[in-house]
Amino acid sequence: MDRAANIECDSGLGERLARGGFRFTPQREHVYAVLLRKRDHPTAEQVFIRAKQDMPEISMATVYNCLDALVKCGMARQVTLERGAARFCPNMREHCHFYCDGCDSVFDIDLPVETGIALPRGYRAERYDIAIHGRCPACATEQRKRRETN
Amino acid sequence: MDRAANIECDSGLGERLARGGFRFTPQREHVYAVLLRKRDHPTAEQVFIRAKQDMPEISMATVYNCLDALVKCGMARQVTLERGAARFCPNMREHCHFYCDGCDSVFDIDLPVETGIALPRGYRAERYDIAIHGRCPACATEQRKRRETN
DNA sequence: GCCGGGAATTAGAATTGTTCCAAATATTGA
DNA sequence: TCAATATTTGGAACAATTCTAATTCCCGGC
Repeated sequence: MDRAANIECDSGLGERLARGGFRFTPQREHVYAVLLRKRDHPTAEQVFIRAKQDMPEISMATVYNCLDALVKCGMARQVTLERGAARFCPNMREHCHFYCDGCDSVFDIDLPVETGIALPRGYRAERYDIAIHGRCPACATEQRKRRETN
Repeated sequence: MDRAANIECDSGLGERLARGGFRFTPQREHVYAVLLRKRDHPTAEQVFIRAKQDMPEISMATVYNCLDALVKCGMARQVTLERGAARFCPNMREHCHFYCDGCDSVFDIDLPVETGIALPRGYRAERYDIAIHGRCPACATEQRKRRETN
């Protein structure tokens, strides 16, 4: 692939990868584009399926490798809600996740200021991981309806 | 096992199990006792190893079944921090978890009041899952020392 | 421009954590 | 006590992820 073209459309990805000691490859660029295109917190397998549409040769191992590189260089976050497959999210703003127990979907929720959680002496916090479990609007409505008919 | 003896020392466990539609069995009582004895957020496998010391016949499948029953009837919580094995915790107070990235240990942190996170219209929150990643006192000290010597 | 070393990719095997299964056993209510 | 039902057990099956070894690719030095 033409290197100049990559640099044009990478919008900082190449630099971030390099700073993390990673190389800028077509696969990494593409996996990142897949994450950006549909921000529904896909699993590695979903990323794999989507990535294959435009890059049929890509392998699952590469998807894991790319996602790992993206997470390590600060271009994506790995989100672990519940058990099962990890999900990935290219939103690097401070935010937390709303997980709908009805339909398994995930929504980004902007974080206000707060986090006034007092840690015992000596503990050093580096990152807050906040997940809110509940029902999204569609599932909350459905649940209400079902209760009414019963 | 003598049923009367179980009832004597179960301190509410039997009732909670029954309310959840579960039976009170020696295995469930023992797994619960294991959780209470060492509150270091063990994985299912660690619970299995500890449970076997006093109940050598117990199987992994039963440990999973017991932990599941305990979680479902509100006597324990399943904690999912990072990838890998789920951990279990008999602390049912509202609290969050401090996860040490240095030594993988988990500490309960009492939650203040707060949770002033504004959800978009229609979203219904049911449970907050807050994990703080960082360094425990021992690992924070060690990290500081290593920096100084470099 | 060509070469050598290191990183990345690939397919598939291996590993880990968990769930499922069928048979034997235990518990409960009638 | 008996039948119905839940639980336990060991092992098989499964899902998600990591590892491995063989290419292939990329970069800097010549």
